Amino acid sequence: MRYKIRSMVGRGQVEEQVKAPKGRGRPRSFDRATALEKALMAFWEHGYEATSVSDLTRIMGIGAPSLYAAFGDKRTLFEEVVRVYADTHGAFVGRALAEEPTARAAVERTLREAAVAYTDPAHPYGCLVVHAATNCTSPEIEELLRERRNRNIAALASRIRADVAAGRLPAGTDATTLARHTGAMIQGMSQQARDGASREELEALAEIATAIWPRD
Amino acid sequence: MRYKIRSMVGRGQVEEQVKAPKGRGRPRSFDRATALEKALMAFWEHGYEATSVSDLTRIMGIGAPSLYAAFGDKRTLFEEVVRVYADTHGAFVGRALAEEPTARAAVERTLREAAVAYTDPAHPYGCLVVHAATNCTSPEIEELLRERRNRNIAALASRIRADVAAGRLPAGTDATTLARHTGAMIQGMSQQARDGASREELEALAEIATAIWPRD
DNA sequence: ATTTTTATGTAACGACCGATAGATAACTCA
DNA sequence: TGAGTTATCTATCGGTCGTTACATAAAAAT
Repeated sequence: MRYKIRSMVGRGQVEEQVKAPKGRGRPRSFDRATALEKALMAFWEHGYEATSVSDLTRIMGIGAPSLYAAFGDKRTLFEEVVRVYADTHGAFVGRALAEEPTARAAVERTLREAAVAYTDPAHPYGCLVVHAATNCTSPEIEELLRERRNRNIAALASRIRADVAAGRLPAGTDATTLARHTGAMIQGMSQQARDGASREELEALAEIATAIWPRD
Repeated sequence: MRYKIRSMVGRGQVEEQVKAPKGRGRPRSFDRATALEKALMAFWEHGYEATSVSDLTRIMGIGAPSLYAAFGDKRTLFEEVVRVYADTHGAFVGRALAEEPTARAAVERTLREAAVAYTDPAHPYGCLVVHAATNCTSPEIEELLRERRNRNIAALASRIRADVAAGRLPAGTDATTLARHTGAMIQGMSQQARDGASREELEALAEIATAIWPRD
């Protein structure tokens, strides 16, 4: 067990580095958060299995023992990467859900922002949670992201149900299907981005996708 | 270079096996088509990279030299698997496109049949072309399926454009986006199936997805 | 019956996988 | 200064990857 350093990124102010908890032995020669971000990019682009430990050590600029000391094994590193991704690059979904007044507005904004995020040339295309653990030798890793995907859809469904209960959507509205449709659109858009679709094309997709919502 | 046996399946009548071209040496001790189908299932379930050659030899019930003699290397085997898949399990898209009178009807039928096919317990869930080559070490394999996906969308787009030209769809219809939307839905449904969605859930998805088509 | 051709089984190849042992370096604390 | 602690470097571990050499087996051709 190894002490946690706050890997908070883009989460309010940066609160200028607690100078590392002044440990006792030889100080780490690399910035942990920076190395973690490099690992994130690698996993994002190539997925869990296709990113080897030697890929990681090369990209992160550290030796294998340093990686294992700082992050545990490959699987633990990946789990941390997924957590960081969800709190940063993948946070726009939860933000829309929390900030928009209606489920419909939240979904529209989510799809619109997904079109931008998934085609941003500053990082790999598409969504890490959607793509980084398909065709995996270890079922636990696959399950890790599958649960995250299904949890997102479930959260969206309950948000929609709340709107139905509040009369903001027609009484007969199928919240589950509507939520699943949004999930499918996000996954489809992510794949399209990986297959070369442009931001404009995904935005057009996002726009017509909301036509399925019940007329109010 | 190795002679081709017609691996046509479900393509009109079966025309009862040409008895194998009566080769000269020791006859093959296994049925090539059967072994190929086993390989197809394995690749379908686990993807290209996560299916090792020793997995394949075990599942196909043959030794490695037999596999290499009959199918070339792993990559060539996969390419043949993809071709067989497209002509059989994945043929329903092209069938709908060829048989239905309008693009809209073709898409509706495609999505409806995808809901059934992607959750059929007789084989792995989802679509091989969508999932079997994500997170791949070799870019060529990824490209192989990516091209197939984009080709399908392009074919659909041109079908839609034909309907627009024939006045079966409004003049301003964005055929490209409509086609891409169908592609995204198929990919999303495939992922949903892999994530545990039921046939009924995917059918509900397919039904509401067609609401985006222009009212005629 | 011998030769030729093709397939099969055994066993191994080099390359890479994830992970670690052991020696050494760089820091804090007494 | 020395003892204790932690990180890094080099080198390597056993395992698996895709692939193939080699000897043998089973058929057709001569």
